[in-house]
Amino acid sequence: MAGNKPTTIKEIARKLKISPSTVSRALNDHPSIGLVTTMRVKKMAEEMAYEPNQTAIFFKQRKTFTIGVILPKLSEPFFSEAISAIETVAEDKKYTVLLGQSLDNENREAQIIQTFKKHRVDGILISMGKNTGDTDFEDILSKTEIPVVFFDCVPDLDNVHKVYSDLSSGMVEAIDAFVDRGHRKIALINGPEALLASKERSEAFLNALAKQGISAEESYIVHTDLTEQGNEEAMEKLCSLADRPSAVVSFNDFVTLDLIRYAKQRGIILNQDMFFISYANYPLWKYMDNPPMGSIEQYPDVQAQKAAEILFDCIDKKEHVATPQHVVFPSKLVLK
Amino acid sequence: MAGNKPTTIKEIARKLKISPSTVSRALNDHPSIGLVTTMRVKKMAEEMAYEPNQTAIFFKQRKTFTIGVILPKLSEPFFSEAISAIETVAEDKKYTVLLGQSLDNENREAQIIQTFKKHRVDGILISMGKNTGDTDFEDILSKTEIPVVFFDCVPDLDNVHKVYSDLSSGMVEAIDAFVDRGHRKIALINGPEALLASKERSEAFLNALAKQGISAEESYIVHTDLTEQGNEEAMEKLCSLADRPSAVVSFNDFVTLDLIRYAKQRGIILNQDMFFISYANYPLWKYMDNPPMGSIEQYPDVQAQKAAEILFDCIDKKEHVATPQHVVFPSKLVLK
DNA sequence: TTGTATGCGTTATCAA
DNA sequence: TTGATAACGCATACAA
Repeated sequence: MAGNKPTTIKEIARKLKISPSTVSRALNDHPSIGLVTTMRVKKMAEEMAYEPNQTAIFFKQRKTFTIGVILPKLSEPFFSEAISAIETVAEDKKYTVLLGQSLDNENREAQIIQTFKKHRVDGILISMGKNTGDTDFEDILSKTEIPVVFFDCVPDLDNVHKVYSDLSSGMVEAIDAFVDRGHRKIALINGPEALLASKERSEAFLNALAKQGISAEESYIVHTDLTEQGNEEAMEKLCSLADRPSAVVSFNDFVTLDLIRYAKQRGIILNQDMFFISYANYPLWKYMDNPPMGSIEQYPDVQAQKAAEILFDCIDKKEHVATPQHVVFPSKLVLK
Repeated sequence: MAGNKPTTIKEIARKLKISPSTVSRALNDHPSIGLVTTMRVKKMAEEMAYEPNQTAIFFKQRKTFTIGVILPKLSEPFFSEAISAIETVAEDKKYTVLLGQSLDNENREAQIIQTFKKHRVDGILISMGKNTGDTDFEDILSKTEIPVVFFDCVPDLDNVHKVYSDLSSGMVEAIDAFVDRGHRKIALINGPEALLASKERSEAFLNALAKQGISAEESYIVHTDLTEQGNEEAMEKLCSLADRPSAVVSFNDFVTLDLIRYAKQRGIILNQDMFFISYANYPLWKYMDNPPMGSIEQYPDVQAQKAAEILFDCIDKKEHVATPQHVVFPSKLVLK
């Protein structure tokens, strides 16, 4: 339970009756130090359970070997997949991840960034909260030298690194799949209007419909605040239309879960009266007896990994990251 | 994209033509510094976008305001719930979370602990990997002064702080529920034998059966390595028995998902030919048309939060943590 | 091959 | 009320 203060280089030096600098060099395999001394030092360090003090090393190297990761909510599958991938990349790079969840709260987000700055992280990965404006980061970014890479929920700015999913490719596949099966009355249950992700879905939806020569019905586009109640209300709106849609693209699988439940309550039979495709492709559908028609995979792990790699390229001052990197992964429809 | 090096106290001092110590004191609202000076300093600090250097502060305070959290895998719902709760507690305490995932690999686990030591975290929370022995941590713990709290997957040691779920209460409820519905042929699909969690399940299973006056059938206890294949093999064993069980308690919900799928393949009808209860109570069942009979909730968020609170009590040197804390949360059957 | 001296940013102690 | 100085642990330029 108890224990002693961490061993320092000085203590090792005193014990060995040599100078601290020799110990330091020996521990770092400096070529100028004799093999014998090096061995003696390493042995003693081992015995005394020496662990280098990273916070002290920072002074010299100007590096903490940490990156900060800011995510809206860790318990969401998308983000837990993402952080899992990021941590793996970081660990392989001998970096440690500092974690912060914004809970979609701008103040909390700003607070976390400040904390990360205090800790002098070598870089920051951010998936923006749903309420954060594009410009909220501009002064934060301009005043700092810390490399930042956005992913998934990214700002609509050109002068930043960002990695995100192209929602439109999956949307085209979804609409095509619906039309192939004879659907013409296709609706969109979108997220909050303020969200960039929602705007993109709207645009993609309209474009995909246009590509099929279907004119968009305004009442077929509804919004949800992503709460259970909001999801049900959105579904309610569609169901109470005189000309009810037969196919729905929804914001994500979680929304769809609620939609399906609500549909069942109203006596609407899934994959018969109404068909669903949503974004996310969470691994839960394969266990359901009657899953929705499909889901659009956005590859959180691939996105996150790529974002982490770009961040490390920034940290390592790789040539190509002098210009802002914009990496887009096409989303992909997976039929169930 | 670019930017300057972080502002230091010295720079503020130079600009204001006062001494660094005055700046330091002003920024920390030291009572001896005049109001005017304090205001001037704070204004300048603001202008120059000063952020205190935590790594430097560490020298004086012997604190990094960080805790390390080691989990097997972040993408597992149990652990993503846990880390979410931990991060929330930490953030409220003005602490930052350093993250490491062991991927159930002992070496990786040891590596992460070493890294955390280098970073001089103020405390460590661990949920042990499935392959880690109880004694593997003993020397690590004895050589350090860093407070450590185990949770969920904890070692069978008395002299450590630990928070875990009592599997037996939920098991008793499960067996009782089965027996109430007329089941006598009850099986257990357990995890790897080496796992403490498995031993506990075995014991709880046998005790709960005994409480109902049912003698345990040896062939009704099988093991899986928790892979999809292992799960199917375990189910296969039970299904090929002459006297097939009608009720199964399984290691966790993920295992049960595979069991149900396999059962369907073999033409076994869920909740008719065979009934399932497992541990975890993941939020996916409520969306299934035909969910298993029940699931045993283990409250990952509550466990994790309690573990975090104990850790902070240790860090704050609260009286009661002088003796090892063992907190047990009863698990609870939730019928579907 | 090894030792000495210095500085990283901050704060506590002592002095003014 | 403020300033000068030392110290935290380590790495390195310079000296020996």
